Amino acid sequence: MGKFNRYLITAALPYANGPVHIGHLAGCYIPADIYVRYLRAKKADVKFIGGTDEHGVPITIKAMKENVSPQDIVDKYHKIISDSFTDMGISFDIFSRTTNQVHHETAAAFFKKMYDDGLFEEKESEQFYDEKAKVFLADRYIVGTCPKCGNPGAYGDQCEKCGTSLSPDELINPRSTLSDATPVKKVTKHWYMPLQNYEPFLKEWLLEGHKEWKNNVYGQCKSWLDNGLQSRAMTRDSSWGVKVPLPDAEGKVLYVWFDAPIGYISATKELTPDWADYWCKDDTKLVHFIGKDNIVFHCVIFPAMLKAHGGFVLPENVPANEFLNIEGEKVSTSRNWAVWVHDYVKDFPDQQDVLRYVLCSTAPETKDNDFTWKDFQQRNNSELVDIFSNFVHRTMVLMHKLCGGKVPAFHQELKDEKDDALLANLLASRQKIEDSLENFRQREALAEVINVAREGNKYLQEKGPWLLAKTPELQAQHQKEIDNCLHLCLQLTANLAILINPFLPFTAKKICHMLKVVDRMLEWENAGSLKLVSVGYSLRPPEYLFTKIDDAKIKEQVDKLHAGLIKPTAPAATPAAAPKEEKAEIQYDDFAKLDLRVGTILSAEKVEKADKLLKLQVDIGTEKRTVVSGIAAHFKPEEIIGRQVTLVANLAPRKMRGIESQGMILMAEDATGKLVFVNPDAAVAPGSEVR
RNA sequence: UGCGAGGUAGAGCAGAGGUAGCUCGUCGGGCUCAUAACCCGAAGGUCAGGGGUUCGAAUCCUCUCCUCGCUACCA
Repeated sequence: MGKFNRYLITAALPYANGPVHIGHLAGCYIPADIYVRYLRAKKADVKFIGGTDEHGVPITIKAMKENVSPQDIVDKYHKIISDSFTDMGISFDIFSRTTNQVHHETAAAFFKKMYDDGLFEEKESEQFYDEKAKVFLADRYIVGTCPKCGNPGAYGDQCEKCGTSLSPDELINPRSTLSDATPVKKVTKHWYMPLQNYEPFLKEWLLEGHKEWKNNVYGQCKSWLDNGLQSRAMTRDSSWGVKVPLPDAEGKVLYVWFDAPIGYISATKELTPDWADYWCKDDTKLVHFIGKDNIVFHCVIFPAMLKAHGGFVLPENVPANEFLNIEGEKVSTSRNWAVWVHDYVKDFPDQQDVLRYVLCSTAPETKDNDFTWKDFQQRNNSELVDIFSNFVHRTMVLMHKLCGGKVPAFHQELKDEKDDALLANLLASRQKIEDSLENFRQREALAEVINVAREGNKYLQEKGPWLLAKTPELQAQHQKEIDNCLHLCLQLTANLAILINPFLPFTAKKICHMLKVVDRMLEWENAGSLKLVSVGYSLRPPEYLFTKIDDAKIKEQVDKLHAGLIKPTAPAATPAAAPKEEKAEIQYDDFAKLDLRVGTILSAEKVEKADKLLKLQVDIGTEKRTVVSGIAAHFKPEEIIGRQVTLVANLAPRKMRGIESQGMILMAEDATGKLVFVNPDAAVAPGSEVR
């Protein structure tokens, strides 16, 4: 670790227009957390910085569409995101937000210093403008007919049907996605950063100085620098963001990619008055954890900004991960093809470490990887349960059975080569784990920890203390050998807690509890010690660190994933309702008025001229009902045929779009606005009553 | 389109000139303190594909295919 006396670790600021999913965790937050926990265990001076990125056009547009303020949007998602991280044990020293006062001041001052130093170019250009919504439009927010293939839904930057990249000028019949207005061109002024001026510096610092960076990161940066940089606008026309701190800049804000990385600095300021030690002293090691989509901003643009401003350290490494797919398909938030962290925490309570384990061992360190629930189950059952947890458990059980529940003594005179080998292997593993962690090969490091448990199992097996205790006479004769074996197994268990701690902190704590040791034992310097638990100390009864996950639980998750999928043809989901107030108390008689029946969907079709409505035929045993249901945004007609649903059968008929709806289907809606059917747990006869 | 990264057993990875290996899974056997660990054995790969260099190529050169990212206004 050598020349660095303190560490500043950042994890990409998630954009506050949606919750976080497991791809975010695998790509960025878990790797960062593992690294940070390792450094803390080494008693390094380290600060772990995070927060939400809350500016930018997509948030204003989401707000406009949901008819709320941008602040409402970011408040809502900051909370959801922040809770998800807390629940998963992502141990930020601060989790801030870019709408904070400190950040606005810091970002504005950063810009102003660069402005005063004459580092910006002022340029005027023509941009498309929506006169109805009174906003400038990014290419993406202009749609029209593709000149190549005639697709009427082509975007201003690209036609997704034929793949042609376009400019808004080429679109036939262009309109704004925000208001349907025809965009007009309007002149606007912005401040540009001439990145080309920093090319020599970047080439030397990065291409010459950081050849050790990961292939994917280095190659991408080299490509940018080889192709030459250009001036890039650092401001935007918007009312939402950090105001440009200049007199003639009404309606201008800092470009989010300018302000967001400065958020790391602001958050550090907020965290500690010593923030400048971490940002300005050469003996600080700054490491940015990000996903691969962010490489250029963290490796080229932000370092150029830091250099331009002056006085800041530059990142020492940017170990960007690739992407995690889910069940063979890219994560898509708009199609809801994702495993949301807040859902996982609810569905798998107290099993954060299982997800941490799986996401680390299948982390996309060198290429995109695939997350499957089957793999999740298998890794839990055969690695965490069978190897890791089982070693700890059998050690504890045997200690209670054969050593009276106390840590047995170690009798030096009986030490053999197997005992020596166990220690030698432990020390070698510790070294390997350190090397791997310091070089950002976390999969390898974690596999080595499991390997230590495997060695433990092997050792226990070879010693076979249970064989030495077949009869009371035998046991009395061999008690010292039994003691030695279990003494070492217990010390190894304590070592496992230390080694697994950066990866699975909840598990490390559980082991400490069982062994009745304090959390300070987890300090890294204790790894390899055989004096972690004291002889004669009585320990707690064994408990399972992990338990098997059965097929049904896995199927549930796979079904949930598919059920939640929104087909691309469907319009975006309706805005999520705020958690509803509890309704007033009712009497049983009120409830008894409802006639709830289980039915089976026989057919389903879209209702003409209605985005959200499906017309369903539902078999409720005695008759077939026509029901109009507002679920078209969530389900394709063909995928719900044959499903069982719960129907309010005695609701007064009502006409919608000219069709009489004879009942209502019960749906559950979560915080993100996603709908799922309320179903019987197992299939029952159509018409069964629900009480 | 251009550029970058990647493509090795069912899954996750290692190997960077000497004839393919590790972990998990699968199958068979032994053993059993334990949520079936550990031991022994087996099956499973034209190393994305074609061409070339070489005594010898997963590895070097070349072309092609596939996946993902970037391509500067999608945060």
